[in-house]
Amino acid sequence: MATIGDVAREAGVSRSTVSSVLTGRKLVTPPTRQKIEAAIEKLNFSVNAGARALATSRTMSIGVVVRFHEAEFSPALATYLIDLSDAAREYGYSIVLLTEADGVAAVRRMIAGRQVDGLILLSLVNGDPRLEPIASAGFPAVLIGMPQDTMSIDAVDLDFAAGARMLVDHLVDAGHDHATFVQWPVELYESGATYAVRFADAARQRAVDRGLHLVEQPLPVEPELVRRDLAELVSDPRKPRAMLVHNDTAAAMLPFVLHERGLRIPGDRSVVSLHSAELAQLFALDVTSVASEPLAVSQVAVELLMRRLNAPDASAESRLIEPSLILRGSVARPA
Amino acid sequence: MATIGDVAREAGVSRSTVSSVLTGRKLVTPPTRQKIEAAIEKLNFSVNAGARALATSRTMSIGVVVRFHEAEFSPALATYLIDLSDAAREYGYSIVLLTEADGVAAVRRMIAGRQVDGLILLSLVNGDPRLEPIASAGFPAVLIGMPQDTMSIDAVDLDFAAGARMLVDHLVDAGHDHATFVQWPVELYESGATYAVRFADAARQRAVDRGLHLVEQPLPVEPELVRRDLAELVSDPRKPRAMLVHNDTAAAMLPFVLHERGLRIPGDRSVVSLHSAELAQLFALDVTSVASEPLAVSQVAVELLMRRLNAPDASAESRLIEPSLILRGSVARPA
DNA sequence: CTGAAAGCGCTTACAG
DNA sequence: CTGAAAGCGCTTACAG
Repeated sequence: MATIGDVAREAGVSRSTVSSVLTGRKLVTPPTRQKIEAAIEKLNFSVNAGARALATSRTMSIGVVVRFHEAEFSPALATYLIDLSDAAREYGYSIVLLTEADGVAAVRRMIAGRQVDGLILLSLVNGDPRLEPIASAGFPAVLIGMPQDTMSIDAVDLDFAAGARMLVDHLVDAGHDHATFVQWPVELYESGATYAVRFADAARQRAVDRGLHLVEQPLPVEPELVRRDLAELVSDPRKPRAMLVHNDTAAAMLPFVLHERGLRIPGDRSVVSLHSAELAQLFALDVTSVASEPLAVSQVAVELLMRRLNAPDASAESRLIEPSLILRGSVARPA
Repeated sequence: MATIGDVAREAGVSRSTVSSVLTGRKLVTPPTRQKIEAAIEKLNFSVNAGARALATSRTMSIGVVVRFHEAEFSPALATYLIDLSDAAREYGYSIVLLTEADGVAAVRRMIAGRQVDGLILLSLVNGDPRLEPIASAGFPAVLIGMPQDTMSIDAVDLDFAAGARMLVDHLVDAGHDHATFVQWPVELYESGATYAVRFADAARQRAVDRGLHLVEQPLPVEPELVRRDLAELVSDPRKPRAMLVHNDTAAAMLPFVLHERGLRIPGDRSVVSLHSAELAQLFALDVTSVASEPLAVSQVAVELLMRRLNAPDASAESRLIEPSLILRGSVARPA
């Protein structure tokens, strides 16, 4: 409740001098500074964010636009939110959650009302309608996800294509020439979820290049059906011994399903996967996989936004985070 | 970028008249109102949140203080954040994420700086250090969780004690006189996580009252060890046939572990559980269980905070959400 | 190095 | 019903 005026009075200086030590934009003699700092401490003063925002026309907050896909694995979301918040705080920014169903409306509102200095968008799809208002207003924003057309908006994501290639290579290098590609529900690909599409496209291409025959197996949305389909899949002796998994629910269930049937990894099935870090930790998934790096992605997203805020006219940057392959011995040479 | 002055000029009225239609606190004649609304539309005007906050000393935002326990299941967190954000938006409020490791510091900062109108705290433990600064400042806040001592702060949570009693009753009513109580890691109880403690205390008490012998089985934090312990548990013929589960990782793994051993629910094991809604959905858990109601809890939390903001001196309210038992036929009479 | 003054974009009594 | 004026708590040129 104390204001800058109270602090100034307590310290026996003017309000602008207090402001100088607050912003750090002007040099203040050490004794004066100390008096002011003591007064701040004594009055338990903290600057009023709204007033500062009004004076500087910077809100020091970032809007994070979340939106839901039925078919998506949401636990990863919590991780991104926390990591973004932590990264933003490093720069003195806080995160405002924008969760309304109509993400486009939220984006428009933020741009018109300047309630945030910039936006970070999650759950991107190709042709995402949220991009247009951002692009045409030139509003500072960063995409987490890599749509085919970023409309000159900064973007960052894990390099899902590189990840797919690593996993394909790993299977091929071990001598496999057939593999089941366990996929997300078709709805996710149809929605244009960028990570799913990029992974799948790269996996197919690499498989062709390396002579791996890929049997595509999209899975249903409903978990109980996922389980059923996986069970059928591993029970069918005509199916390949190698499995390339890009589907979090399937990744979590597969070890159980295999174990149920008395099948061992890697003795009976060679498995590689790309799944969310959150899931991996929760279920101690121990297959060779590409790490999803939510922290790195979040940090780069915030960095890119900070750069944009300081240089509104810089040319757009798209950054792919190099994935790394975590070897866990889940791939064996085919018999 | 348009200001209230631009709108006033465009509409040919004064700024205060524009403000009147913006706030809705004064009657404006329909023709004037329409002129103003047209101008707002034309200029794509939206009120500057910071300026309004400064003038009204209301920020229209709520801080949500999240903190992490190693042993906790975080997917539920995303659900709460989304549900809180949606509920807050109904009242025109937005959610600011406060994730720093030192929750107490975050709370103090918010109280001193008035960056938010109120706080909602998640992941509460008994003796939570975040309560003291709130209580002594009389700052509007709501706890999601029910510590033994709420320090006269409004609080809401699922009635975990009632949930535990329902589950115990359900086993007893089916004729069971022994049950394994599959628990969270001991660390969680030791940290004082209020939901874990309340559930366990009530389960024990009800078991005594109804003559159910409860064999307590706390599980490790690490998922792979959880799986190992569960496997041992269900393989041991001396263990009870009935299982009362309060541990999300275990709830997710148990069906697989049982299936692995050729054990059926409810033929071989009767299972009841209280686990997060998020988990239930993700893994299609189909055991009789108490629903965790994150949406209801979030909505009441926001309601309580709104009430508090409008009546700062009202006496504190603690609200328990009545749980409901979802019957899924996972309990049979013992042979 | 420090201070007086203007201004950021709103709202809210208070006159008219 | 409408408008002029003051004020919310800051920051920032600009003087001194």
